[in-house]
Amino acid sequence: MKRSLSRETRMALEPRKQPRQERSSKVVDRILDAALILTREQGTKTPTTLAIARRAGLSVGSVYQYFPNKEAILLDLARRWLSSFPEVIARRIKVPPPINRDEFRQEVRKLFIDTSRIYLENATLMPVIEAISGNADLRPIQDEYDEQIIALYAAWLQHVNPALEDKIASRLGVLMMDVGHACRLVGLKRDRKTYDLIEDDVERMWLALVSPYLNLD
Amino acid sequence: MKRSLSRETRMALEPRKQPRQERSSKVVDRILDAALILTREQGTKTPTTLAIARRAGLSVGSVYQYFPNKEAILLDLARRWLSSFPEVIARRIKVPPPINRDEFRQEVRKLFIDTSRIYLENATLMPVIEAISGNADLRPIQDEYDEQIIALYAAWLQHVNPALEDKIASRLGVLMMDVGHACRLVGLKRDRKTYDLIEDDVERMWLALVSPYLNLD
DNA sequence: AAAGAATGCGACTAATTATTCGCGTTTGTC
DNA sequence: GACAAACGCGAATAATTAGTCGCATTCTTT
Repeated sequence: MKRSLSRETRMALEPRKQPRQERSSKVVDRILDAALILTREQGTKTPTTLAIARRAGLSVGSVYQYFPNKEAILLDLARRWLSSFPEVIARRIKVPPPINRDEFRQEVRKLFIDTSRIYLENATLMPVIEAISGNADLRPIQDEYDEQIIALYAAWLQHVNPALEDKIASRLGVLMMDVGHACRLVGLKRDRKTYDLIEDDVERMWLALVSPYLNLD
Repeated sequence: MKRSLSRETRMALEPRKQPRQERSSKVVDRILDAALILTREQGTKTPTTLAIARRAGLSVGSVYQYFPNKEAILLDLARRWLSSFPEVIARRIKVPPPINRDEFRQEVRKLFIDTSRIYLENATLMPVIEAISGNADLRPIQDEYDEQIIALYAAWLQHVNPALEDKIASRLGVLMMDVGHACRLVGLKRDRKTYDLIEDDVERMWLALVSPYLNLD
């Protein structure tokens, strides 16, 4: 076990090599699929390399052909999710800022709907996201993404209301992110109808959260 | 490592023996203190038995005199926290239900303040609570407590508005708990002033969440 | 079809860590 | 101060798992 080594080198999490032949890119897919299925089956616990290999019908050795370590597999699964947040929020900052209360509300609603879609589209990934949060090695990486997302939420708030202080914007940003995340995780574990009800709940809460600071009362 | 054994027997988590002599009850305290400090130092990662023993100035053997396994130590730390929630909510159900809008709001506020106090009083325990959430073995136990707390939040909602449907009450209960928890964890990691601001934020969100269902608009 | 590159394999290594057990030491009791 | 019970110790055990390496197989190219 060269555990300590990989910890020291601050983890290369990039794929180890690009697949050159067709069979091997199928192998990469099989590994990712297996990791996803196992993570979903086991709740929060991250699957072992052996379990992933067996589930994919491969040997451990093959797994390490394409991934430098176990963490890289989970991270690869999560990457699309992790990166779509910044994209979506950034897009909502590009539009011209609202000029009256009705438009304010509309902007909140749009951001709300866009972020909600990310959750719906990545519903099957949620166990992976939860597993990453619970994994001591991967947590810091997620935290970095979170920082970014918070900063973007804050930037959005200041886009909507340029007079908003940095400190307040960043506090509200954290809460928007965390409240949205917590509630939507609950929603995705229930049926679609309940998810939609919870979405309404979240929207009310978001509005209540930001209203005093965006003069929406 | 009799790991699988302890997993099979579905974990006896009770203290293994009561200290009979004075020195040993001090030892138990030292173990708990060490576990708390280490958990705080290491963020979410649960400390190893060896680390706990060393930090407490003891040998592993001594740790196992009083705790059947590692999990029991963390659970012992968290026990007061885990049990104070049900107590506090239950107490808020015992009072006569509100009869007008102003009293409704007052009741929300009281529950809000009481639950906030639990967080403030147990601020140092929060890393342990987070570690428990991230630990595959302890998570189920916390989930049981959570079920209980959700049921009590739901009961409180129906106490305040007896006409509220079970399903709605339980959905709102989950969200009250999760939103409160997520935001307060954020708050406790910041300074006291920010914590208070976040408390205001949470209160607004709680009110926005339940208002449509308690005729508070 | 032959060579060489890419891929696949899995026994093996080694790190980590939970838990036990038998023995020496301390404490309370008479 | 003698005896038993309680306590404390830590080397040893054993389970789990990440990651490696050299050999075997399959593919691509000519």
